[in-house]
Amino acid sequence: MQDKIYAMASKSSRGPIDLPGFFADLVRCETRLYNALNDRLRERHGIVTSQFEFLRFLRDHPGSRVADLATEFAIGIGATSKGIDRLEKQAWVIRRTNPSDRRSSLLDLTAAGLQLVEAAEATFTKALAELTADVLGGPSGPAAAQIFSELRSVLERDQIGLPTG
Amino acid sequence: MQDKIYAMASKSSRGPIDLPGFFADLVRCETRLYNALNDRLRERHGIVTSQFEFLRFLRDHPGSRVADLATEFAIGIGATSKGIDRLEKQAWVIRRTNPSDRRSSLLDLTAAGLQLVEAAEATFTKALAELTADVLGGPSGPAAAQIFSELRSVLERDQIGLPTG
DNA sequence: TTATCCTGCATGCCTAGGCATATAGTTCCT
DNA sequence: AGGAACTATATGCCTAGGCATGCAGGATAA
Repeated sequence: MQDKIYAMASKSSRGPIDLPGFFADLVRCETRLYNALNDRLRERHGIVTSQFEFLRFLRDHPGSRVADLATEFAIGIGATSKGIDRLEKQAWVIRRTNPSDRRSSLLDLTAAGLQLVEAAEATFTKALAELTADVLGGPSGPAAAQIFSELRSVLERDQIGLPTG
Repeated sequence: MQDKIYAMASKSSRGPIDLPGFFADLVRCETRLYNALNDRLRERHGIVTSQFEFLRFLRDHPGSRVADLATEFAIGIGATSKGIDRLEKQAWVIRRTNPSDRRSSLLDLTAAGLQLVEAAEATFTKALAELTADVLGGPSGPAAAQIFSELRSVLERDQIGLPTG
């Protein structure tokens, strides 16, 4: 690239935020962090970030259904079902028939899945700290964290951005 | 979902940030916003957000090469080439042979492409404001914007999270 | 009960991106 | 000049997710 373009975005302005610029920065950060975390998790544990997130969710919410995961991650039911297929094929997750509604299954980690997620979490947390701590550990970090927590709550409350399937 | 899980993430704590929790909030917000923006742009202009971002980049950086786009968006060269193929097929973008290096092309918007991106930008900006202004327009908004601008600069400087291809 | 409607999810088809490779064009050395 | 080494990107194959559909199971009402 001949000339960097983030100079404009990093101007410190008063007045209302440049929302499109903020969103662009956000998406670029998310993409790059996700890619970098993928690399580390893949080389050390043979999984990618999305799989880590599934496993972590199931550790923290045992007995969830496919639809619960789909809502949490704002992806389609079909995609979620296929994602669970892949984890089940590796024997990290088991589907057990929901006794109170036999259309659905209750999902749980296996012992191997639990062990994996614990190991992967250490890698994940360490990598994330290395990648972001310098900036996010600064004085404005908590404010940013608070904002995204709130925004997430609002988006979930209003069911914004859920796919069809 | 039986019980919401973001209660934990929205605790206001002192001390260092819960980075994994922050990252999770970030990714959820990004996913949902991206999905919601996709919906609006698709129904009104027949494009999705990634295409809007390509077009906007080309408007703001005429004569870019494929590799420039790939770096900007932290995606692979191949994917970028295919993305440009699709925009070119719609006659929104033209490749003209780079006179100083005939391996590459210089990319530009057509008149139709320019018209499209201007219209789509209005939709995009309006939708983004509707979706986020309540939260991001608050007092902590500028701090958050500043943090992501800085984080982006650092990630780009260190070339974090670029795909292989 | 039983016919009808509703739900949860598994599956098929389609598209987009990652990675590997192929190829044309460029640079460097001699 | 001639060839080795490098570079930009187009292309093929593979995987993951979106959307539509199918079907088993559950809820509802007569």
